[in-house]
Amino acid sequence: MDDIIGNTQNTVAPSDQSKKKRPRRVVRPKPKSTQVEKSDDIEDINFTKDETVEIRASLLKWYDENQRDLPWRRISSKGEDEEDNEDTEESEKRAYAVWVSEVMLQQTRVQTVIDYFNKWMTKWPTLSHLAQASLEEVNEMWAGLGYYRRARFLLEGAKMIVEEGGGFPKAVPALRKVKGIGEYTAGAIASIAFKEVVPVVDGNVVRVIARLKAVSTNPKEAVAVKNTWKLAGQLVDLCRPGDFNQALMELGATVCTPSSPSCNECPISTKCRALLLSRCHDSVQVTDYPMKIVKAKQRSDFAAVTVVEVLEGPRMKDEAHPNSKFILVKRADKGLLAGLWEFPSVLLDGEADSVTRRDAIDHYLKSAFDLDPTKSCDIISREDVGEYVHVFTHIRLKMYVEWMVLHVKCFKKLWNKKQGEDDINWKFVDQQTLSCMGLTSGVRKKEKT
DNA sequence: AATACGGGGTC
DNA sequence: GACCCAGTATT
Repeated sequence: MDDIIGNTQNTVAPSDQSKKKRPRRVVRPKPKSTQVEKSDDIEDINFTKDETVEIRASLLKWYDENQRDLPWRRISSKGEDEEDNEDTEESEKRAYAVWVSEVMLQQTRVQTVIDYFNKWMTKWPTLSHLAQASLEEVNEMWAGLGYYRRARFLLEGAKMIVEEGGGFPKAVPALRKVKGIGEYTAGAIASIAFKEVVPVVDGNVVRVIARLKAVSTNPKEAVAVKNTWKLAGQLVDLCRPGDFNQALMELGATVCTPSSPSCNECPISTKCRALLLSRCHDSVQVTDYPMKIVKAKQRSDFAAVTVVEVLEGPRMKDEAHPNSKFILVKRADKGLLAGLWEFPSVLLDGEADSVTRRDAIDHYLKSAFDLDPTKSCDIISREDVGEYVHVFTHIRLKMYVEWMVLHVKCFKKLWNKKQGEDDINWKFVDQQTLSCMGLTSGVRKKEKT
């Protein structure tokens, strides 16, 4: 059982490439120097058996001594190495915790996830608890974490697994069937929770492997991705796949970092080709790997936002209005920030002056709330409070914010309308409630009174 | 193969 | 301000 590394490609002959049709050795951007020898056909890159053995041992040893104490690592059982006598319930609980943590960790830093994970697990300690939650609850819990689709998938997945009654999926193909579980997350759950010998490839692994092998091609390209998975599959430890995978990622997160790696602290630096090259050539740096990717420029959006503060009682002159309420509107359940609550807002065509913005807002309030701010229907005040820029991955959103204070009798019809109906996509909330909905939090900060 | 999808740390 | 993160689904 010495080498189940699963491939014999270490000795692949150069001529082997000819069987692949893909146009290859096309121009590919290289970092700076061209006189450095490169492993330039990524499909031919492999770890030798010796490298594999040493990397596994060094990395696991390093991990045993240096791993961070993270909440989802505490769930995993200690002494159940004695085979499968662990009861199903315990195993399911661990898988659930790993699942939640892995989904939260998608594109999200460990530090950010910790608090959310603890809160989540307190509220929904097991799969069946989660399966009984509502989307509304789940969204609220997720507020501020980003990529809200993840929360919805988690909920839908929990319902699905519980309904099917077959227990938690254990193998990668079964896990992949669950919405929101992709190749990475499937590998993580299978290896960490169920000890399946499968690799994982995330941003950390891409970087570590690109450096180990000094791969200078675009890591996003399909061929490169495929090869990184292959290499990760060669490395993964057969006895402790979950620990090994976490070790590789943790190395990338704490030692082999994007911009200033601590190579002197790296347990596998002697196996690192990027480091070797950087020592031989002044023109090469470890951080040249992996190749930098140019990102698409984000588009610019503009929105007019209005904070509508509603007073029930008489206005108290120059005082805070502790009993006032605010209108919140629910976004569409598809697309950006799906199903989340925000202040009434309208998308604009572009930059807009104050008049144009108010026109847009007026029109919106009229159609959505049958409220006409142009008639002086007890509007107590209305003022521009500033401009805000919120940056998403792909959008730069400029918000023009105005603040409107008006009396409840401005829209009696709405006030009297029964809340809690399903089709309702807006609500009044008080100041307290407002503090738990994240997101357009930038706007909410304005309210300091 | 490219794009949609958040938010926050870090340099 | 740019980069990038324990990615996935959709186009």
